[in-house]
Formats: sequence, structure tokens, C-alpha cells
Amino acid sequence: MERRRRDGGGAVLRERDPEARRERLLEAAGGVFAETGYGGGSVRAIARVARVNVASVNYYFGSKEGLYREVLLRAHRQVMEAEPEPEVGGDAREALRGWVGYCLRFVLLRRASHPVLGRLMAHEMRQPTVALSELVTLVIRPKFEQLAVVVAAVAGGGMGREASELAAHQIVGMCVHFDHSREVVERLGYRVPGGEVEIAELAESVAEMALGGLAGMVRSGKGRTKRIFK
Amino acid sequence: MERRRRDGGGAVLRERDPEARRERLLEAAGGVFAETGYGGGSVRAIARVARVNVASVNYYFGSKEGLYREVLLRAHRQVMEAEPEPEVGGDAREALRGWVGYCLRFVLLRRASHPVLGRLMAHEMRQPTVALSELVTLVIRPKFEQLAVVVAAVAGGGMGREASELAAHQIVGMCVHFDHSREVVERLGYRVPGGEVEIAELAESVAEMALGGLAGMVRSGKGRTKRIFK
DNA sequence: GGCATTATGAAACGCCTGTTTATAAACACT
DNA sequence: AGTGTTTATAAACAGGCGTTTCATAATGCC
Repeated sequence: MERRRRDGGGAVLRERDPEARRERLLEAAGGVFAETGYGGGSVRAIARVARVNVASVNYYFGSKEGLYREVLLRAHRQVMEAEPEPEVGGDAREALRGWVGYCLRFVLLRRASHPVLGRLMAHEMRQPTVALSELVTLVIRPKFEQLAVVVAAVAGGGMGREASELAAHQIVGMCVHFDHSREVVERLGYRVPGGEVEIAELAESVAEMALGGLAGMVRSGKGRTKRIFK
Repeated sequence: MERRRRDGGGAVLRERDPEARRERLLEAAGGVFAETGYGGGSVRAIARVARVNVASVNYYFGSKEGLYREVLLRAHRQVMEAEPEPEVGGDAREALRGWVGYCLRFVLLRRASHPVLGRLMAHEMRQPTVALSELVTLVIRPKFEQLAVVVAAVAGGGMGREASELAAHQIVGMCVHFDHSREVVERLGYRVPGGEVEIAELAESVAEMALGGLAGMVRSGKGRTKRIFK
């Protein structure tokens, strides 16, 4: 079948600056994907926010997925530059407090300048894309093993490796819950914090529960015989 | 513009049993929505599973949303009939263990006969629909307040109401994490349990951390002065 | 100036979605 | 047998999606 001729629309002003366009697209995509996740964000919405034609997404990034990958890489790079690592040396209990604070900041902090990686990862956890495995080995696993080490140190030899990791999962669960289930948590009357000070308060509470819980596990000897990892 | 005539397809075998069709649709929709959430499941997929025409969804339930609401109601009814309530009377610590076990069973259990409400609610938490508020007041809030009471009882007057509720949120976080972040948790080497026995083991660990954590909070007096609820 | 290269925009493509319409078969009742 | 209602179906509809096409405007180069 014959295609209709199209005339391209006549004289239009064309700003021409590839670098700026690429950057605007990445910025806009970061915001959109952080808000709605990969599947929820449409390339048309991104293009609109970036004030750019839809076709530019494919021109610059090949596909929606390509754009998403670059957004993730960029966000990861920004975090590595901007966010200070948690203190894990020295006192083990203090290290655990530091880790919890770091994790909660990562997930909850809503500063304008804050990198969007935390929210992107939250969406990945809920609805994984092909990028999840990469993200796990690149970002999540190192952080998680760091926590597992801290947990083992807090237990002071009172817990096996498997029990430490299980406890670490539970601690992570406490942290991410306030973001993952935000809608429910807020409907139940808790105002999920978004500022530095409030997040620090929440972190103190979570760390307190973790520290007390670990102490209890060590006392009861529950951490010794478990064998529930594969 | 004039519409083309359609002939309806001639002689086809038609099974005629409204009740069974409605039931098949609800069953199929329960499975599909439990797997992919409301947004992720398409009416065409549901109709295919139910071996029913697409239009039947709108004929019987008005809309996709109407079908979803009935699925939720049905699932809730099934749970109320099938799943035993957790023991909350008697010893407070034992009550907490009971609650955690109930919550984990609710979220993780994958028996063929198990109601799908847990998985539907998990999707609602991640991506709320208009049904979430209803679900919160109908199912989640009662359970949550039950937990908050148990937590306060375990603390034995050593925690204020707000601190009890915050601790309750943290405990819920530990429970739902293993389902919400299943993909990540499994990639980190933990096999998320789906059977009764394993779930009970996990529940013991979570309850242990909660009990120890609450004890620690009471000891340190952290539960007294907090004022971070709105 | 002439020409190839790169970048941009409007529209189309093909596929999916939930929903509606028109037809028709099956049933209930007279 | 005839009539009216309920139930079932295939096809159309309207709109969204990611992607592609193609003409053209802007640029770099000779």
C-alpha cells in the first residue's frame, strides 16, 4: 500500500544542541522513571518534560530500555560522588547505626539535589526489569554484605553466617518498608519523613530495634543452628 | 459515518451457564491479578484463562475495575473463612510470635488452596489502586492496631503509643520485605520460603528480633519521648 | 557556492489496552 | 409456535504504547 506524503510542517524554529538535548532527556527520564518506574513511564511523557521530540529518544539512546540503562548508570555515578559512605570501622554498634542511617537516607531523602538512584532501585525491587541483576551485583550486594559483616560484628561471634545474613535481611526490611509501603504506612497515620533530621530520628529507632534484636538472638542462642539458606 | 455490518459468526457451540462463567472469571482474575497486579493483568488474559469472551467481563462486572473489586471482596471472604486468627490473648510475647507467624503466612504461603488476598494486597502496597483505602480500613488497619496493642503489651507500659506504632511498622516491614523484595532477596542468596514449616522458622527469627528489639527500646528508654507522628 | 552529514519534527506503523456495538443463540413463558 | 428476555460472541472503537519513516532544517567541509 502506498504511504501518504507528508510535508514536515514548513518553517519551524529548531534549537540545535545535541549535548544539551541528551542531558535534558537523561534528566527528565530520571525524574519520570523515579516517580513511576520503568514500565510506568512513557517515552512520550519523558520527551514532553524534556521539551524534545519523541523520536529523539530512539535517536540518542536507541530505545526506551537504552535510555533507562543510561539513567541508571548516571544515577549510580552521582551517588558514588555525592553520598558519603557509612562508617563501618570502629565500634560495631555504631557502625550498624551508621549503616541504617545511610540506607534510610538513600531510600527516603527527597532533597532536590538528591540522586534518584534510591527511588529507581525501589521500583526495581517491586517490578524488576532486565537491569535488576546488574544493579544487585553492582550496588545492592556490596552494601548488603557490608551490613552482614556489621551484624556479625555486633553479634560478636554469637551468630553464624546464615543467621547474620537473615538478620541483615530483616534490618533491610525495616528500612525499605517506609518507602515501599509508603501509601499504606501513611494511611495508617505515620508521616514518612523526607528531611535529614526526621530521617535520622527514624534511623535511631530502627537501629535500636536491630541492636536489641541481635542481642536477644545471641542471648537465646537462636543464631547458631539455623540452616535455612540454600 | 456508516458502520459495517457484522454477522456474528454463524453456528458456534455455546455453553450456557452464567453462574459457572462468573465463577470462572473470578477465579481466573484472582490468579492473574495476584501474579501481576491490577495494572499488569489484562482483561483479555483473564478471559483467555477463564475460556470466556472478552466482552463477558464487562457484561458481568461492568468494567475491569468492577471485576477487580469483586475479586478483592471474594479473596477477603475466603481468608476470613479459611485462615485462623492469630492468638492475641494470654502471654504478650507469645501473642507477638503468633502475630508475626500469621502475617508471614498471609504474605508468603503458596499453597494451591491458599487465598490470594495476601498477594493482591502486596501489589496494592506497591502500586495502589482506588481500592487501597478500602482495603486499609477493612483489613490492614484492624490487623495493624492489633499488632500495636500486642507491642504495647510486650513493652509493658515502657513505650508510648506513638513509639509502639512505630515499632509495629518496623515489625510489619520485616515481614512483608521477604515478599515485596523477593526478587532481590533471592538474588542475594536467600530462598524465600513458601511452605508452612519454613515460614514458621522464618517467623521465629523475625519474632525473636522484634522481641529483643522491644526489650532494648524499653531498657534504653527510647520509647518514651518520641513525637514524630503527626 | 555546493554538497554531504547530522539533527530535528510530524506523522505513520503496528500492536496493545479496556470498552462498546450489533448479531445471534438459548431460554422462559404464553 | 410465537414472543421477549437473557446470555454469548466477533468485530469495531478509541486511545495509548514504543518505534520507524521521511522530509527538512542546520551544520561542517571543500
